[in-house]
Amino acid sequence: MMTRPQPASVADFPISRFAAFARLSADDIDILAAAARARRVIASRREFLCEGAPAGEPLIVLSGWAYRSRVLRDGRHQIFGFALPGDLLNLSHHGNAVAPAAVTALTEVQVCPAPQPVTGGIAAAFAARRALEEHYLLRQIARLGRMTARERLVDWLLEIRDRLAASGLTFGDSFALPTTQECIADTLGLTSIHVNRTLQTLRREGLIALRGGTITLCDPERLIAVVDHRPPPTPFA
Amino acid sequence: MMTRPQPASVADFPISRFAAFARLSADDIDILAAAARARRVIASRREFLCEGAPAGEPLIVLSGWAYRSRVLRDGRHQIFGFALPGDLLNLSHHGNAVAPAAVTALTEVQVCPAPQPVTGGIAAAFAARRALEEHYLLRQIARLGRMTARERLVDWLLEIRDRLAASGLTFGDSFALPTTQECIADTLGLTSIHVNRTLQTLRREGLIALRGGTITLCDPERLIAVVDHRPPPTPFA
DNA sequence: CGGCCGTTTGATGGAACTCAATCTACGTGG
DNA sequence: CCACGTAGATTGAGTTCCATCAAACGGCCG
Repeated sequence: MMTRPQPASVADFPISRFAAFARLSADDIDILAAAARARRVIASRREFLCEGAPAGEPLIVLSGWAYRSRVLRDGRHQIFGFALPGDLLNLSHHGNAVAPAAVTALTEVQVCPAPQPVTGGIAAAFAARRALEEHYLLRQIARLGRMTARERLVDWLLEIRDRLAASGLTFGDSFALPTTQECIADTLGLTSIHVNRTLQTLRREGLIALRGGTITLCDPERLIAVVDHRPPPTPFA
Repeated sequence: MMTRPQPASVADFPISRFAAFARLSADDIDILAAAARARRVIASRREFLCEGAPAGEPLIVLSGWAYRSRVLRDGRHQIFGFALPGDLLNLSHHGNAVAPAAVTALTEVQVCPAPQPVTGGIAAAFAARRALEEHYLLRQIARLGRMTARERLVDWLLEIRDRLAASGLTFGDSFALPTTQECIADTLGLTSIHVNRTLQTLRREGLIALRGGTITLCDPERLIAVVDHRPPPTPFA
């Protein structure tokens, strides 16, 4: 269980991305790096946090994609958002918290418990992440409430690109997209059939290219023009 | 500015509703009651927090309705949720926070700054409120993404009823509903015309009654059957 | 009284859903 | 190596829910 302490490196990118949201001391970074050594691997497709169950401690996602979702009585399924490397889960943890949504691993996922107690720079980073988390939920509401299928898709793709880029997980305008079309549909409040047709249209227009789990945003300018895209709030604006 | 200290009373219901989310000591309640004396009155229709502006300190809503919203480039309008008496605003406040949404007074609103620093039982209450706030955002996402107009309306009415009831602001199954139908439409991702027709249907079915800004849920049982309604998470379950 | 805001009603159109079937890629076991 | 099964992507036809456009109605206030 105990491994020999290694020099903490900001090159451990999910940690560094998390860390990017506050000015962390060398000690803070050591604490995070130490926490990351206690990583746990979760198999793809596994629902590892259940809605209504006592929410556990806060977790840092080190690699992979997970999603938060809820299922309605009759089987309708809504995905609230994704947790990408550097994101936190169970962020609103407190005394008698129960999980407000299920969390499922979309790919294989590595997580580690966030260091306890939360103090100093790490507390500041927590607060900043909480605010960012809220920003994404509000954006999701605006997408679902007031955008067309085409706009929802483009806005969502731009959000994912920006978030992955912050962890160094993009390659130019390309990035891995491990979601099925049905998964995208459950996120955007559409049917998988309509997601398919909308993606086809974007492809035919030369706005995106899709091959083997990798998407390329061929024309970011025109994509941004499709929606009211604002860059996410930067930590030290 | 300074008023003579009065004995703190839990009968000051918005404070007591806020307080209901953690076990507060007598001192905590005194602190809250003192904070409530510095109340500020905001006129109806006034946008008193602007999206993108530096978010101020956390505020407690003492009376009235406010809503958080965002406007898209082309004028489309989305309301994220309402702040009712006992709710908090600017809850995800931190160092360099900017407001992720505008906040507008729907009715005349009274707010007071939350006591600083946030410690002890009040900190616990803050954490619980944050979790509840997240719960409402997730519910709003599920409504917009996966419910029909009828379901959205009923689910939203039930949510508002429960929240007002927690502050003692309901009278049996009736409560004041100061929103215009357009406001409801902007909340539920519909047009005001369709909100109107859907309300008419619910009326004709004897499920609700609407008179002079007051709504009555005539048949809560059948309303609950319309949607997958779960009671909100209780503080000390 | 007249203008305004919000509600109500009607007619029409379109975006997205449903149902149904085919196609492809991929893994698995005979 | 090929038959088979499955998961996901794709395409087509028909339908529904909700938006749009247009107009009338009611209450309220200056």
